[in-house]
Amino acid sequence: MATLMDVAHAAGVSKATASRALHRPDMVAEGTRLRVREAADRLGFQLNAAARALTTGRTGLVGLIVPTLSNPFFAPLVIGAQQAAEDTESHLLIAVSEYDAEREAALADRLSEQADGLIMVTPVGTDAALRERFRRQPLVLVDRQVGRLPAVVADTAAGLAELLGRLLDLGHREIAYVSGPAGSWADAQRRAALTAQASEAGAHVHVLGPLPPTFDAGIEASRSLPAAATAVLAYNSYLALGLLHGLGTTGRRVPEDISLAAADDLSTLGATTPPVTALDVPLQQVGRLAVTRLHELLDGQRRTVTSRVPAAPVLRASTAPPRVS
Amino acid sequence: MATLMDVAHAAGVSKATASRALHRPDMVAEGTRLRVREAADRLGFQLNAAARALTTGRTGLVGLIVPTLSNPFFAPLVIGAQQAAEDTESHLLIAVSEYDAEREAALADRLSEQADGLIMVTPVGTDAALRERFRRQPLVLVDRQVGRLPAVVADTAAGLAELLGRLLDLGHREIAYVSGPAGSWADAQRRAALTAQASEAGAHVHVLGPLPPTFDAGIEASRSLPAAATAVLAYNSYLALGLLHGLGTTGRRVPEDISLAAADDLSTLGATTPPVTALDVPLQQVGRLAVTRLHELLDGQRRTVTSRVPAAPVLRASTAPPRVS
DNA sequence: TTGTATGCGTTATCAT
DNA sequence: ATGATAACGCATACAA
Repeated sequence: MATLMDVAHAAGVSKATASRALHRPDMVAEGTRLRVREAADRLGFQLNAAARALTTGRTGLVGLIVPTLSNPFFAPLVIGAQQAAEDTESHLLIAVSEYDAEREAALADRLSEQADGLIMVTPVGTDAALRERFRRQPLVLVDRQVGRLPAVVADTAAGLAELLGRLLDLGHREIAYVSGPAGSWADAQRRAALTAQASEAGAHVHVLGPLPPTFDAGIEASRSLPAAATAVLAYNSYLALGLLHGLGTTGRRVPEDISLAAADDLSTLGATTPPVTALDVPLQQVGRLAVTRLHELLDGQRRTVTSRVPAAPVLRASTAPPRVS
Repeated sequence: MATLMDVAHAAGVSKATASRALHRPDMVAEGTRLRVREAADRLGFQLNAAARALTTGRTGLVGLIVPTLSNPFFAPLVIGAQQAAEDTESHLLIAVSEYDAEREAALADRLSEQADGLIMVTPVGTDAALRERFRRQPLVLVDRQVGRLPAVVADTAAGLAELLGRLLDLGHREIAYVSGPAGSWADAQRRAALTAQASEAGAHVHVLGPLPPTFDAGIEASRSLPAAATAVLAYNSYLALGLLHGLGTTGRRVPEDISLAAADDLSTLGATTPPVTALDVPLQQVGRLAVTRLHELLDGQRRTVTSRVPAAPVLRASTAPPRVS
């Protein structure tokens, strides 16, 4: 592989000039810039990332830790992060924690050796550990808020509140919320938002769970819904699909007998019978923003704020006025 | 951050000895090894990856390019690759090509600057381009064979043939195959394997498509199945789910009126009504193997062979003998 | 505008 | 078994 030295030689300039011609175009005469560029192209020159990293102290690598990839929910997050990384000439170093706090910590330790900073979507695990980690390295949290640590969160709580509002408008007063994994930060936010708003409106939210966010758990949940409930909100699409399935097998029709909605929107929700009302969570934007925030952090712009990205309800056929009984 | 020099100083030895104490335990006296280790721990020393890469010529990074993450099908691949990477002290640099050959090439170029080698799962794109890339950098292909390039493939063609065998045993003679994306290497393999085996058994395979591997396309396909077909095989789970749905709405019962099976096995296939017979593709193992192969390549062990991982049918309630009419 | 020289943190070579 | 020292390839402070 050709080195900068080779390029400099071929162009008849010094290493320093060659380096500047490539990275500081305005610090060099137009003519030499062209000659260097030409030589670089001709030799197929590629900058040695390691050497560059050694001098600049930047690797150009962004560490991203997600709990799972088995849930397509996270795909847009990765896509968005990748887009932002491309825009900033950096790359994504990905690791999957499998919802295991210990494993997550180990991965974070290992990634941080190579990456300039970390983006973690870590629904479980303690606040203290994250605080401690932030002390040691640039860190942006996703879908979780810990004190004033930099974070990007999709505001599903607010979105879900809006969704609840629609249900209240339709006339529902007894609503079940099938909650997600134990200890989930996002889930706690949603429960709080829902119960607060319901009591304000003279309605009541029955909380089921915590439950694993799976299809099977949804089926189970469909059997233990409070009899009074005329609508049910699910923590995620899998639970919603399970609920839909479970309700179907026990002869309860959606939405005639009971309305159904989910707090995230996997594409399959639009293709079921009936299509399921859901919350559109702009995770791609969240991913982009997280990378942007991280770079701000690295550049010393101390924007340790939480960015909120709004989530909006997508109304489909699974929600309707309650049965008048 | 403490450097190796600091550690050496603290332990009262030279840089060289400190380095050896950490990486070549057998080249150093037991006593000094302990002192160095202790000093390193005390100072919270972390090896600078860039400096190490600069001298060794190895970054310890493995580039992985996948077509999408929206299909959970690929999740186990990433998990497996990550496991193997952990075992070899390396990391995963991931990029998503979105099934776009041009984008894929650009990503590969960018990743290759930082990674020691690439693992590409690239169902589309030309053989020539891959050959050319392999000339320039260590490369392992996944689920695709190009000449003698190193590759790891899940043998879905053979698995599907086995599945077809079961259907033939059940008495089916007219079988529809709903094929996947145009230009897919794996799909071509499967069509060939199916038609060959069918004609040998005096049966007939009707090929539909190519189709995008989506739920919606599956619904569409359910409307254009040949009337004679008593069983249908789908390129993937999404098509199968769409078919199941589409058949249901048009009043055809599975498996009484028609049998259904898929050539991959997303977990939801086990939870539908009826559960759908499918091919279990051990993608996690494929991921592990791909990383292993890449490391062999990097270590100069020229094992440019194709590794095949068998895929086995999982029989569920969606397949049954054909209706006697 | 351009060149010279130094340092980044590590591994490897060659002595001792 | 250990130490001195030379690379590795690049960016940058300083000189010219």
